[in-house]
Amino acid sequence: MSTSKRQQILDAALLLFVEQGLEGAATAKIAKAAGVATGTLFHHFANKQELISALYLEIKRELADSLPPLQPEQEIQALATAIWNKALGWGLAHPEKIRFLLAYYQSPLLSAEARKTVKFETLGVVLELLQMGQQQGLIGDYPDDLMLEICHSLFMTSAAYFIDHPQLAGDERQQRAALTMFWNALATTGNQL
Amino acid sequence: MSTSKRQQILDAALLLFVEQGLEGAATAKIAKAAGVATGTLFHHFANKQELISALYLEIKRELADSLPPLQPEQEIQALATAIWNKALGWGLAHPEKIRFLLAYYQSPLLSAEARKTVKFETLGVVLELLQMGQQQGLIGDYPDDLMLEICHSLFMTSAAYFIDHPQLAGDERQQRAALTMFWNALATTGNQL
Amino acid sequence: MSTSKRQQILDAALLLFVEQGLEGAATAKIAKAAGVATGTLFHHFANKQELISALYLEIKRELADSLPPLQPEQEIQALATAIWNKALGWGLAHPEKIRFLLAYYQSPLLSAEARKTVKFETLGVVLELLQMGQQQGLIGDYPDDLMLEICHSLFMTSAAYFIDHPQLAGDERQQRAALTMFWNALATTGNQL
Amino acid sequence: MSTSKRQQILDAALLLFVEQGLEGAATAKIAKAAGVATGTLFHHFANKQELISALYLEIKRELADSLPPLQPEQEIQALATAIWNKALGWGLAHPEKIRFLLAYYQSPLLSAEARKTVKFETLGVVLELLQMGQQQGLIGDYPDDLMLEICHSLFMTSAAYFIDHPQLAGDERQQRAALTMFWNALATTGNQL
DNA sequence: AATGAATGAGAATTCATTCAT
DNA sequence: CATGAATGAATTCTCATTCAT
Repeated sequence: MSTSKRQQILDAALLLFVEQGLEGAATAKIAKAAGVATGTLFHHFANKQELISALYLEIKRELADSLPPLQPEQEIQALATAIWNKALGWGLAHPEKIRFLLAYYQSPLLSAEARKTVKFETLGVVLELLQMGQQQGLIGDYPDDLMLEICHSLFMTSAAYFIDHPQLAGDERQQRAALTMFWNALATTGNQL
Repeated sequence: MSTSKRQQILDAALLLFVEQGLEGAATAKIAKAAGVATGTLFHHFANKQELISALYLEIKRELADSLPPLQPEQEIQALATAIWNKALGWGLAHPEKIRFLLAYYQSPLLSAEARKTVKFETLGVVLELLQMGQQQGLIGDYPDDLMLEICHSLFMTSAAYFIDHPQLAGDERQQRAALTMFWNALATTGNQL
Repeated sequence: MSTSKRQQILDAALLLFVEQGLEGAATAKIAKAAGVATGTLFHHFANKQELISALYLEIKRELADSLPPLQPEQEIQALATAIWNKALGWGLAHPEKIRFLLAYYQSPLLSAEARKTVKFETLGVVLELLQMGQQQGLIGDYPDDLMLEICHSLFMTSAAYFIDHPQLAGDERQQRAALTMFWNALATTGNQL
Repeated sequence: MSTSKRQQILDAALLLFVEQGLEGAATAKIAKAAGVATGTLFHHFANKQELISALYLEIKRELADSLPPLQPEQEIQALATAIWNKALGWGLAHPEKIRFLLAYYQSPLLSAEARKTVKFETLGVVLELLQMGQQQGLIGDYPDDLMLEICHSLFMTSAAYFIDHPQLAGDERQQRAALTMFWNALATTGNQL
């Protein structure tokens, strides 16, 4: 029961945060939407900030878990493609979660700690992949941090694009375009300026 | 006097929004910081949303104005480089403005209308450039909308990166890396997947 | 020009007061509706209360002026009928004015002074009539003040009734019913309890 | 506890509304006078309008409950007299309630719904009585709605009159005058115009 | 006389959080 | 664990009125 109520609250919170904003979604509304009493919310989460951070972490963990394990025998490009497709697939299956990440990654209400944890948890695999690629000369010799930020934002932007234009999500050409831009941004085969 | 008070309010609002968040910055605080009465804020902006949107538009307009005019006789790559550098230069000179754009592009407090206007106003030049590039076979044959979204996010991400790590802003290698990834993402010279 | 602006303000105020209430109609809205500047309203009326009282007085004076003069040679009942019909006719021709009187006769925003002045100004003729009628034994021997209050409220109620049901205003039977109840309430021919 | 706080709020609201007007009585003042926190007022009433309407309904219900049941074996005139006296007695015992009804029946702050409910609830008995009287030929053949409006306003006016002149409330002659005018207005024994 | 920007006290309402049951 | 009434500080916005032009 307890776990279920906790989860009901997280589910309701996600929807309300996306629809009405972090501050527009009052704890009382969330509790009501979750079908629990106001006080119950504060049994499971010390305060609203903790609810937000818990939700953020849950989502990022879910995204990380949806990615395929890194199989070192595969080619870098194939691995990158697989990760990209899995991630995008997960995003299209959970549009509210993408919207939530997009909208609140920058928010002052998300604790700096949660932001950090999140970045390395999800992007850990990606970083490994990029470093392998650099050793093989396939990925450009760019600073790690910058590459990670750019991976993150290219993914989020593409996911948001397909969520905003659902009719394009099945369009092979558009999907390939997004993946190509992502790969080319990182790969060494591009121009060196 | 009137224009000056309006501007004082916009200036104060920018700072407070970036420091304390859109909802953390109460209208009363903004007015006080601007050195005007609360009522004055509402004399110039019908409500907080309008203040936010007005600020958003002003900043985007400023960014658009900082870009060099499109000189068709120049090479695409040179033009793109020039635009990128000017834009990034403007961003580093106005870090709060970049932060504001970044943090609130997704906010439900930014009116959908403002978001629209903004996209076409700033990115107009960029779109022209990309289309010229496509005609010359230098820019990949990707959908306009997707390319624009990706330009937008690559620029914002890079700007935020250099703002967050000010010591890197003068680092030639890092600067080149950002520009290279941007150009390769769009150019045809990359891999075709 | 000056008189005209004053009148424009009174006209706009009447409409807004009736539509939005005495406090719902802000002076700024009234000024705007009247096509004058905010400050202008305060040139003509020292403050909002004075505007309200002035409007109240103007309307009551208009109503009083619409009544026929008392011709002593006529029968009481004919005189009463004539006054009732004139008054009701005026009311139906100026429904907003009736509504205004109805809604704000009780308001704490109407100065007690204005209320008093008004009562004696309009009802002066009626009082004379009633006293003549009492001397002739046609009007019941009731206290003056009570009779006046009841005349006032029967008239206002009837006027409001026909304004609320405009399709009944032309119905001879309904009109006669209202007048009959009014006359019987006051006349001696009724039952003595 | 909960019911008691709700009632404390209604009680305080009645007094303040009558003393200071509907808009003069701020919700904060009401809460303070009721000895509860501001938030508590809004816990029980969604907004000020609902508080006003709830108060209005409560009072009218109280008035309706104070009236004697209709005993069909009695004479119409005796029944009418009994109802009138009971109603007036209730009114004199609760002058603030009469003032409240009188002052705000027309207010745009009273929801149209509350106004409707109220009219049929209190006046239901009166309507029955009038219709019985008409069948017996004792009450004039007037339209129901008009009769009800007039009953309502004659009662309110009389009650207000005695409240405004407390020294007259015990005066037998004045009391009889009011009742007589009320009865004659409705009865068939008066003149037919 | 007329204007309308500026004022700032005050209004209604919200909301995270607590706590007695 | 769960409840939901109660809290009161904080927020957005309104509005009568003033005054320099």
